[in-house]
Amino acid sequence: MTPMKEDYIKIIFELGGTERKISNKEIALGLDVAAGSVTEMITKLVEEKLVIHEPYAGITLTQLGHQLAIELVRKHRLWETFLVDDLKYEVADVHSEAEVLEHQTSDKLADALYDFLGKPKFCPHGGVIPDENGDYPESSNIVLADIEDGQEITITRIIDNHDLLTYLHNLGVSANTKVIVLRHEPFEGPVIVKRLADETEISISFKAAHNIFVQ
Amino acid sequence: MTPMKEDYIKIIFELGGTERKISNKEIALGLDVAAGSVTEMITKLVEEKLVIHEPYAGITLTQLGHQLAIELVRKHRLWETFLVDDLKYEVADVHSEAEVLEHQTSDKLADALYDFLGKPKFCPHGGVIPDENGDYPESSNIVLADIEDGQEITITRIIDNHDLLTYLHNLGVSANTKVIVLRHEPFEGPVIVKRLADETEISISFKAAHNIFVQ
DNA sequence: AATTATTTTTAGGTAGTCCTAACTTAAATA
DNA sequence: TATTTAAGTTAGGACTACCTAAAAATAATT
Ligand SMILES: [Mn+2]
Ligand SMILES: [Mn+2]
Ligand SMILES: [Mn+2]
Ligand SMILES: [Mn+2]
Repeated sequence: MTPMKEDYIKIIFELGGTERKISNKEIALGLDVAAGSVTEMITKLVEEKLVIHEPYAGITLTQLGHQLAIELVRKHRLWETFLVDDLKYEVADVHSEAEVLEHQTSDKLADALYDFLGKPKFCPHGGVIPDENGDYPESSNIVLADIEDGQEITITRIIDNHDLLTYLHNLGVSANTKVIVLRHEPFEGPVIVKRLADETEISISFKAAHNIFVQ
Repeated sequence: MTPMKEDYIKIIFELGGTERKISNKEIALGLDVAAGSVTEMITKLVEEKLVIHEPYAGITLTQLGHQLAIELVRKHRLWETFLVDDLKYEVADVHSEAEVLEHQTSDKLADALYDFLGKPKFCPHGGVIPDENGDYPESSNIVLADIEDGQEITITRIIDNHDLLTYLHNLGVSANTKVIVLRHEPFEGPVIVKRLADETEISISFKAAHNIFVQ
């Protein structure tokens, strides 16, 4: 196993590769590599029984691949939690550090971190952290953009992207923020919400509202 | 820069490559690679102005190489400190984790760790941790084996080797332990010391006594 | 249905790090 | 000094993960 192979497995998982076929192109875009490189790597991952590949149709994770992905996501999110909770990082800055540390994290180290952090359930942007056994509850995949006007909801998770997190940080929006959806402006305009804590109205771009998960 | 290049620089430093010429063989033994691989890598490090190589004579670090080595040692020892102080690792078990984490540690992360740990001066086996500027005090290089009988000394540092640290842990000897040297047995026999804390006599092998630094 | 566009695969190369085996240089011994 | 042994370098090759460009397959459009 190598860091790059692990990142391939992880992105297939994050793109939904346990339930649907992921295309070569999605992986190439996600990892910023050439399509030919994806085909080549997928061939190796097939040999290692981590993915199933139907040529020209798509790629899915095997049980083994799924398990590996869960372990990686766990390590990634444990590091993010440590960086924010203990090292005073900004939420927007932790992803890139975690992206490399995750590959150098033994199971023993992950478990020790998990205990040290107090067995956290969520990473700083709301992602679920699997437990020692890789078990994790399903998290909401309802997106802010799809909530009807007037509904009161809690933001549970934000897609882990630096620019997005910085944008939302500046708006004062993060995981656990409670808001009422006031209206959706037309032509892919922003979603206007009111933060319950201080009654402030906030305008969240159409694109951002598709990357914010709510309950 | 790659992890392997960094490990080459680090071992040259640890072997004393700022003051004397290090041989190809020492590096090959230290990193467990073939002599030919060392020559090849050294050629690249010369191009990058990290080392100076006199063919058949030896290898030394440049100023730049020295600086890089210090940064690596600092990151390595900060991780070791974190693992022991916060994650409850055994001293003997931290080296291998630190050996890989050090290469994935940004300067920002190192500084954040340093602050979190309370600006520690020593790693768990007594190595000096350079500060934010790479400054560090000279540490003793007097070895237990060379202390005369009757002298009272403090163990300051132990060479970072798993087997050695385990051996000494079982004997109840670690950095900061104070002892009186009682005698040196002949024919490369053990050094017999008395631990001041509990008046226990301890027999430390000839080889181990050459890997324990004292003040 | 034919054409065009997109996606995927295949083929051929590069760069980094390692290896073994052969050769060269230096050091030790006789 | 001659010979042997040890250490270091060079040569040739393997393996991984990437690339670009060409070819093949599939999907979309006219
Ligand atoms: Mn992340
Ligand atoms: Mn990663
Ligand atoms: Mn160490
Ligand atoms: Mn290392």
